[in-house]
Amino acid sequence: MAPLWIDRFDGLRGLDDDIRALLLARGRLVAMPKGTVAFGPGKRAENLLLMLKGSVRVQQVSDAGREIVLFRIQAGESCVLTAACLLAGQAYAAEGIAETDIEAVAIPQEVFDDLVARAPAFRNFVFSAYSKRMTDLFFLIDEIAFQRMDIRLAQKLLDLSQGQDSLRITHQQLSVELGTAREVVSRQLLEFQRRGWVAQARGVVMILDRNHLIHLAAT
Amino acid sequence: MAPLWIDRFDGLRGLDDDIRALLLARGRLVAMPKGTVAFGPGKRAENLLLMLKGSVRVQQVSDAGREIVLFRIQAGESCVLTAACLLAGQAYAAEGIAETDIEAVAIPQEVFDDLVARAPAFRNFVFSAYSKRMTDLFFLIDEIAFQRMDIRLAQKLLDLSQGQDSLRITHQQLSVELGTAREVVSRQLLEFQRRGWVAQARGVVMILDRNHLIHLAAT
DNA sequence: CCGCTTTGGTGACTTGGTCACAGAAGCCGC
DNA sequence: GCGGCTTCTGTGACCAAGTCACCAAAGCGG
Repeated sequence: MAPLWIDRFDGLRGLDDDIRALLLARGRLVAMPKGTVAFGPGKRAENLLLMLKGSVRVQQVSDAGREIVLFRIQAGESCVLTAACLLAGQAYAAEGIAETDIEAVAIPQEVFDDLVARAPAFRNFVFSAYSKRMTDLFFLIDEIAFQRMDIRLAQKLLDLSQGQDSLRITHQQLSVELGTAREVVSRQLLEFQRRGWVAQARGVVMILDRNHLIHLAAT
Repeated sequence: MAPLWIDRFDGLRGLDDDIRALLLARGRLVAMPKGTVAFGPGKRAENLLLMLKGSVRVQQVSDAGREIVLFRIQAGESCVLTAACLLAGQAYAAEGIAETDIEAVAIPQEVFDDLVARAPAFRNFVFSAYSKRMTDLFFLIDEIAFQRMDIRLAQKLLDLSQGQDSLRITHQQLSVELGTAREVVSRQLLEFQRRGWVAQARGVVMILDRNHLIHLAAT
């Protein structure tokens, strides 16, 4: 933590010195192991989280027990969702799960409030993050409502693979990513396999022909 | 406008006198006829809108030309979407259409910023509105991804009817509300009709058996 | 009244989701 | 290594929803 964590956030770099000092003084470093439920229904949040390392998967669990991934909070991003529920005192409808070991800085509610009041740059940081999440959600809604599964699966594989050729994930996990049923994922992957675009092993998908996947994803 | 418009907003009533004065002085009353596109892709927004009368339908238009209704802004609510994009300078991904003649108060960006900085109650108002929209969107995603069409249609009919027995809406418009195809709506309504729950005329759906619809919607 | 547009109805077909179940792959204790 | 678990994947049958092509009826404007 010796190198200032504040500088890892694009939106926080321009803050005045006194504001930076306040953040550094009051922000509390927290670490959680992979798999921790960082927040969720029932857990009252009292902090704004700024992610330093790792990523948190935010997903919705429906009454019927079905799940869908809404978005991820990556290092360098903030959990504005928390921020709003924090100020509004509203219950979460989604849960956040650490996908890796994570480190974050927790900003207590009163400090957050104070910063929003005093630092225009911090305000901008918060509202930008909000705006981005909103537009991401709009895009997600569009995809779920109108896009074909094969295209969405190809996109998701490319997205999750991060350029790697091999991807450790089960069909079940992919179905949660896409908000569909496991069988649907299995069938689509089998079709991709028949076409020679991917190969599979238990819990692993290997990308053999990235170009064809990209082509399908762009349809 | 003589009776103070500020008092129509739950979240604004508690403001200090100087803040109220600022809002009243700088807020500009705007009116638009039914059908106006209040905001949308390409239209740069420079105001926070506080709705006084009427309602605005916010919908997403996909590349393929398909549409889906995301939510509505009713009288007494604010368009926080605008607020964020305003501060973040991000382009809209959705458009807002006046469903009735509307009246609103437009708060210029710099006044909005100033208020967020100075008035804790205003901050709370803004973040609450944000939080509500977010959770609404989560709920919508859940519905689109996992809920059956017949149930969603029943819910939508009850929702739009506002207690009235007759509802002026076409199948096409209902399909946009639900993000599905017109044929699907037609078939479902026909089924409701066969069961004696609704009757139809061109551009009109009449609710004959509200109880059965409620029962289905609650499934 | 006539032609045009909007709205709604319909059948055939494809895609996606559900259900039930089976087989294969890893894991663990012994 | 060997049963006995659990987890993961494959599959067929079936139902729900979306797509496509087209038609018919209802309003509308002249």
